Amino acid sequence: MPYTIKEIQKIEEKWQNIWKDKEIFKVDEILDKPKYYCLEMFPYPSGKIHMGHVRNYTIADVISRFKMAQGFNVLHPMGYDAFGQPAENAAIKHNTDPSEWTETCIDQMREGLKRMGFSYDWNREIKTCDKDYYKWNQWIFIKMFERGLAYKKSSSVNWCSSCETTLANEEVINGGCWRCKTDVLQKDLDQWYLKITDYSEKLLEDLKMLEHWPDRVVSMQENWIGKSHGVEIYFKVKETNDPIPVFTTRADTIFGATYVVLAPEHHLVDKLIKGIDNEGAIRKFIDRVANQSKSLRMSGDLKKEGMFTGKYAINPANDEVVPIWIADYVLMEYGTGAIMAVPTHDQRDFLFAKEYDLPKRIVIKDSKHPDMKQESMSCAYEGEGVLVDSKEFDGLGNVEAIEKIGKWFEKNKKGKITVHWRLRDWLISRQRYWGTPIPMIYCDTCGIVPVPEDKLPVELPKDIKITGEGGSPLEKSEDFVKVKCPKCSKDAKRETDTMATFFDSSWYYLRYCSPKSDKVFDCDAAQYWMPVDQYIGGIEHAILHLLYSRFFTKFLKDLKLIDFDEPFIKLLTQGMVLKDGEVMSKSRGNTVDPDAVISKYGTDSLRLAILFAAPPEDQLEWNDNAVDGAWKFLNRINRLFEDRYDSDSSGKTEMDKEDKDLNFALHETIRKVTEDISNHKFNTAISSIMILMNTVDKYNKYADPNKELLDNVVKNIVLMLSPITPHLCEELWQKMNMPEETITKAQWPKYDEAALVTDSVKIIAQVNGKLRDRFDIDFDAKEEDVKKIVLDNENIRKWIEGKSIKKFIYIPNKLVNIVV
RNA sequence: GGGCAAGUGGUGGAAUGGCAUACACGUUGGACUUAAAAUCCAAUGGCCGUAAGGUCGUGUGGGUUCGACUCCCACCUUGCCCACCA
Repeated sequence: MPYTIKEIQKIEEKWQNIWKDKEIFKVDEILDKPKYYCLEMFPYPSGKIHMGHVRNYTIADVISRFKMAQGFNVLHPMGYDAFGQPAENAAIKHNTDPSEWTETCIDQMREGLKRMGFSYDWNREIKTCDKDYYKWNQWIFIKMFERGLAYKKSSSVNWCSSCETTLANEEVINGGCWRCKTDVLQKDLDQWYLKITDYSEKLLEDLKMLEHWPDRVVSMQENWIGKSHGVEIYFKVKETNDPIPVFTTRADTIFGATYVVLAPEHHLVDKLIKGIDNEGAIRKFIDRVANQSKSLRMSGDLKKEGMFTGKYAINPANDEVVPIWIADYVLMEYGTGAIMAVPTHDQRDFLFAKEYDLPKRIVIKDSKHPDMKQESMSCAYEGEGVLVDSKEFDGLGNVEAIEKIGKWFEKNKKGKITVHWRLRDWLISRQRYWGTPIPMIYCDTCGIVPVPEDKLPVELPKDIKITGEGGSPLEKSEDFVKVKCPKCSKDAKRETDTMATFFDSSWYYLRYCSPKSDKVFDCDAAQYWMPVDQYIGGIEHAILHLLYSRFFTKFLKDLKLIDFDEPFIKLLTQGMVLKDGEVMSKSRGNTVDPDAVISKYGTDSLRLAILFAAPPEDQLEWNDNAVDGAWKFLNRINRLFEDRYDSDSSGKTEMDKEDKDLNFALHETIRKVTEDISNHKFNTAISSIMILMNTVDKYNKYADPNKELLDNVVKNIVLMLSPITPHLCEELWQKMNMPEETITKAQWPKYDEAALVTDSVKIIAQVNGKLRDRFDIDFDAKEEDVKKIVLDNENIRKWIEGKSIKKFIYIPNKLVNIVV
């Protein structure tokens, strides 16, 4: 009898309770068992779980359960990235406490996760807003401070006027706030930074170790770190002798430099323009650029603007005198904030020179266009070639010249070979309430003093009304701000900024190893579980979260708390869930509520449908029909299970041809499903099981049934499906009276090599590459025997009659191809 | 502008040098039923053909190969990421 939805829901609830009561998924460090750490990116608790969570966590659950069945001691934890702005916004809107709002959301989310039947060790649940967690944020921060990796700097920061907070460079997307898309302004503030740039080289180098990461994530990180090799060349101001170092990756074009450009914010600008005729106009220009919102300044094809300073620079390569300009296309944040301009061989310089009628000089000749003239160029030539007009370097290939000229500069002390990075230090200060307080104290006598370890955590004060207006909310609590200096005991002030939440999520995977430890984490537990064997999450975290986590791991290794370099061995980035071609989101109003699907079809159907619909890395177009299909399939399994006793027991002692074929299909399926799940190809694993079931149906129709064999087939189907649809499989397993208390304790099936040995094999026959017939031949048959069979065949003769055979290709056990 | 990924039936997708469209959804027809649902059976890329069968066909154009959805070159389209990075 097919199940009703009520019965399915009862079954699902029953097994979820059994797993909980028997603590099936509770794990400890068992030294004589191989460990496996399966981790998914923990959610921000915004309320109910959505389809993206369902997909992410179902993939992780299948991997975890599969590894358990294969005999691994599997750590599979869950927690909440609970600090952050939405809680604060909700608090303002509903006039509540952010912690209350967050706890409510966490409870809702936990309930949703439990309903999915995921195999979490709930004893290890963590919330980053617990003081037992954020205490260790503060501890890590102080360790960084002690080693000079956390420092304070007054600087122009990205400021979102809508969220009233500073943003990291990484949080500025196309010049707008990553959250609300408001144009980001520049504002000067005293801010805490983490010196991630100290680890640039290691963060780049160790990417090579990450063979099991998607290529595109590795290349995104590479681009973000942005190492470029070049030469810093020391130009000088002719009038004052002030040095102007410029950075270039194209030292080969130095003899084509016809002017120098400074960023508007460059420190020399003030001195250069003081007292000159058009000083006022230049200052106006600089102000205008400074106030230009980043989104405008960065929007691609903006016309380059600049002004002449009236001063000149000396090119150290040939002592030539060139004009010094100020222009908006040179950025203070990169390189030295000054460039040498080579209009003939750099497109940006070319456009600028054209606009302001500056001179050009060709110094690289392209062999394909030997008569290239600087007067008639329509764009810069950025390709390879041979140097001309470059003194003793004439005739060199430009690639070779980059190295030789760099060395010449070093030898003559007119420059140095150097490296520049795109990666910048990480701004972590937030003028927000709902985050980890930065554990620092300002004392007029002692300066900046960290809170002593035994005084941690610095707890978030509760007496603050969050209004969302201006400045840091913590400043409003007098009890919080007023403090005695830990060194001299005089009156002092607390830091009122909180940490960016990316700090919280940069080490949570270590806390899971020993969530209740009274240290940052237990080193033995971390040593046992880490690194994470499989990490699963969205591509949107490809840069920030993963880079910061890698940075923290390297730092903690330097503290000698751990002894590995990389936290995540394998990474799977699952695709987004779409509806009608668009990403599912609340703002678009195209979400499908997992709860509604579960109420109609049950958890197992939802899990099966989402895995079968697409490979995990691909985008998934949501379709309600898919769950309907999954539901039908589960009932088909149940029917198959019940039907196997219907046939009369034949008391067979030996396997006949049909039995052997079915047995072959069974073992071939075990082989294929094991391989597919190992490679995260869940969709084809499921289709293989479907094919096996179709085979059983045919067998039941035509063959003299072998009850023992059928039992074995059904048992293995249930085992293979158990990571995917665990509830129904538990139910059937129990009905089969198997020895294990639950199917989670059963071993993953192994295929029998002997069952896969066949004496005959089907091959195809092609004539000129076109399929003409199929043959059953002996396994590993000799070429001459096959040739005879094929050439004697009527169907084949039809195609080769009267033509001469040029070639006879034979691929054993696969095909023959006759070329005529 | 740069980098990466992808493009296959009505739909989701399978095949990574060797039978294109597995598996599933949907659709159509049939069985069962008073009826419906469920279930079962059959058909399901285009064109020609009563059929057997033939022929074309994996974004476009070329190439390599006995053989190409798969490898190489060029182009088109879509998506994602980066973007005045010297």
